[in-house]
Amino acid sequence: MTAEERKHRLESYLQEVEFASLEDLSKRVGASISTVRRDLTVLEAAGGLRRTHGGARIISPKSDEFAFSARDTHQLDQKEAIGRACAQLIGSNQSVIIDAGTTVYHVAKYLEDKSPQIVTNSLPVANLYSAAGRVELVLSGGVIYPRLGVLVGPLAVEAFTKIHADVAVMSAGGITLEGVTNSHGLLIDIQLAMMRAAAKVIFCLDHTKFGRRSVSPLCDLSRIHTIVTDSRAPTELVAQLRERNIEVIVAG
Amino acid sequence: MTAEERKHRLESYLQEVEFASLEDLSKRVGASISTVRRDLTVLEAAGGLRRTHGGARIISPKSDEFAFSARDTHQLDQKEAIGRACAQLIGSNQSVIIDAGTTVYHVAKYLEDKSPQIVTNSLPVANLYSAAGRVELVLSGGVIYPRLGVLVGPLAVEAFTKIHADVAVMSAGGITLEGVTNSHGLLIDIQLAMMRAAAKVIFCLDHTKFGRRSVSPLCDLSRIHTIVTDSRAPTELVAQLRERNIEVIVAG
DNA sequence: CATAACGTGAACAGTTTTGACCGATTTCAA
DNA sequence: TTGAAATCGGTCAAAACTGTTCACGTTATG
Repeated sequence: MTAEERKHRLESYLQEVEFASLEDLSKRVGASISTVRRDLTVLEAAGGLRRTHGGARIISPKSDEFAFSARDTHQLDQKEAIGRACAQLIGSNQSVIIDAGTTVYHVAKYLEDKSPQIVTNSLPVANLYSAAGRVELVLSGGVIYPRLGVLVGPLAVEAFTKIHADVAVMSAGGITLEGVTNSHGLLIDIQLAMMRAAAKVIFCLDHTKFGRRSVSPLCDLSRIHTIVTDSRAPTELVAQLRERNIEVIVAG
Repeated sequence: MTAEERKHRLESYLQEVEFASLEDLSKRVGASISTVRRDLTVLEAAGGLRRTHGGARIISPKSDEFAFSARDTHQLDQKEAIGRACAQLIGSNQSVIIDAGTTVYHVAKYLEDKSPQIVTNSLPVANLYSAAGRVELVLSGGVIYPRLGVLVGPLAVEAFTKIHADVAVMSAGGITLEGVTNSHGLLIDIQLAMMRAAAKVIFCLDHTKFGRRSVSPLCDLSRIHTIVTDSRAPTELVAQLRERNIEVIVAG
């Protein structure tokens, strides 16, 4: 194996796992720790990754883990299911607004086949398709809210007031019969603009969001066309939502 | 087997495997290491592949001249030097516009200590600081231009017309006494807006850009305050630029 | 047929890369 | 805070690799 190939492998392995120890990497490419250390120094200088004590971390991972890794990964299956189910609601060549959030991120993953036009303020979603070709992706401007990778601020709001889309795929912190709430006040204005810009509004909410109320009110139920959730959502609240003419899809 | 046929087989084999060692290639075509080495030298000159220590790598279409690749170690030392030197020109807490491009990406890496406010249309730069905290980062909106990770289009232009910054750190495809040129027409409008928005305009240009002319004219020399380049820049052109009251910094 | 031109493989001296070692530094837990 | 363990960068000899040179056989050319 050539040095070049080894570096390439190191980087793509790190792309997969986000973080790896020196020993791990060394075994992976069949070279000594010293060599791996040297390679990492070069690769870090090149920019794609950052060295840490005992290993290295990728800078812009294309994996789900981005900034969300700290949050609950045990509901991953449900979020995946929601993602798949929601993606089915979207037709080919439609324009889709994608909110920032872990759940809707999983929707974005399943949209490639539809060759959609995506508009988003989520950096992880943007990274998902920044290299590929089939998806046309518009990123709103804004200030990066650290760790979440969300673009916020007036620039972001403005971007969504100027456009029109077929569907908005939204996330939120909680839903009750009184309406939808979210945790970050900063996001409210942006989300309202997203919903105004879209002909159809879909909320992706896993079961933990049902009956919960976050700090900032976002909108009442009349604005919502469809909700996609997982099989553990409380049946009573689901039924009540359906009574109010909201299509509720339970993924499983 | 003729020499011509051998070269062809080398190239197509590399097309398959991306990387290969000299020994590997030599066995593959049934010629000595020396011969393969000579063949590779010729093929490299013809383009299409790149020799590396101990073997060769094909130039994948993905990493063509304009594609942004963090693992692009081509002229890395010089770009690093330029990055460091340019970062020194920027004071603490200044607002900095950062263009999209591999060279200026390396400037961004060295700005963290200055706790600057960065405004950029480059996705890789944004990813660099999306997790950290010390840098306030504003991303312009726009359509993602695939491969490069640049945000383009009216949304991007507009973002830069509304702001004001202390410095703009720019890149380009070529520079002559007649002015600066760039390869993508799409970028011109954005770059012009960036330069208008900034009190000081710095261009980061490695030596390969000197005397070269790309397709689209960007601006003439009067708009430029400072140029940062590497030690291999042609001295004559550097002197001529200085005569025109442009500060030229040679990093090394 | 003689000879020059060329491609090939091997040998060689210089350079780069590699793996191991070591003292200094950082991290982690007590 | 302190001490042990892990990890770091720097150094060095060995190994691998590089470009160059040279001898040898093959192929054009007068």
